[in-house]
Amino acid sequence: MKPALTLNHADILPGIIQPLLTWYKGQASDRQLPWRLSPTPYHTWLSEIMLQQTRAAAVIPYYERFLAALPDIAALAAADDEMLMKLWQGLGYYSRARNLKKAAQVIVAEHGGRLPQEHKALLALPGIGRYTASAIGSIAWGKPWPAVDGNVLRVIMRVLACSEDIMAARTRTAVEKALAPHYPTGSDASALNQAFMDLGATVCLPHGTPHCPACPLQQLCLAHDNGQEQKYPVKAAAKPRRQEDRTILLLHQGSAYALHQRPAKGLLAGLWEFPNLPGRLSQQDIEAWLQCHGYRASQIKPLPAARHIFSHVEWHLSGWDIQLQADCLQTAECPASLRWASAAEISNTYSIPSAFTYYLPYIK
DNA sequence: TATGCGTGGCC
DNA sequence: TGGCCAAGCAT
Repeated sequence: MKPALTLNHADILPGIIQPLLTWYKGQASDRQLPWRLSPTPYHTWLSEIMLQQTRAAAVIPYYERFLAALPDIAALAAADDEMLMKLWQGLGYYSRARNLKKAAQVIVAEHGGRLPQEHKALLALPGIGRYTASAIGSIAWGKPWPAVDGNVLRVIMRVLACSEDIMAARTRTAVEKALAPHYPTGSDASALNQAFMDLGATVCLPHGTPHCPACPLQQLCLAHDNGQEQKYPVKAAAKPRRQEDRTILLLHQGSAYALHQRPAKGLLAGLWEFPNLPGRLSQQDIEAWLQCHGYRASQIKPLPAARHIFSHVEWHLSGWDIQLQADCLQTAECPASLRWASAAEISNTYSIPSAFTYYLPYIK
């Protein structure tokens, strides 16, 4: 195990606090974000969970719709699972939604229905890690806790011209430790954490050229001194994605289409999908599969290929539209896990992940 | 510590 | 087009 990391030039950090706060309180807080309108603990919590690895622009409509359906923690704790996943459909990282409900139940059962204000108690809730606990604490109650996310790491690594790998846990720990002694309390704690976010999102950009002339830290940024903003942050290369072929089946009798619920654990856990098989199946393969399951098709048509990229897997999709003969379902050995749904039910009730939406236009 | 876990935007 | 990236967490 490597020893704890000490950041070089950390003496620069106390000097970045005031410029950031001044910048945030000025024109910087122009960003109209709905969770900033009424930053109750619940609103802050929900927004921070949705914002994990997700851009603010993508979150906004989900946030509005979620709060309209589940306006408080009690409602969330009692939410119907199917509705919960439907509210999250398309946002990704679906365990966030499940953990949100689990945490709400703990909050109701053990904390009197209110989010706990201690860092440790927040951390104990499912889905809340160090970043999120600190973000909630600072924004909701003015706790002096640095919320170190990708934005903060990028800004700090550039200001310090530091080449440590930001994917390494000890780098984040070192940044937290270096910032914590200088953190203000009250509304400035909230403002400072959000200032880092805004600076990272609008000025100290991760790709392309950062907008250094607009940066309140330009004068004291060591990377900028050397014209080397692009060199930072240093980040370990990601592992190449696993490549998989899958064949999607639009299996239907008239307008009733087969849906299958994915396993409770793993990729897209518990969400609904069109039946699909590993590999790139030919029409002969499809016919054999149908016969094996007792289905009789009246028509089999190929559908266009598609590709879907997850963070760690890449699916190369092919598809078939399979019209079953009338009364076929009475005699077929339908897998018990299949549901038969109309286009309206598919769009209104079932949570279908984006990986399958390429084939939705072929549903009639 | 390394890996699994989504999606869409940007260059 | 392909690769990188975003307000991370759980195990």
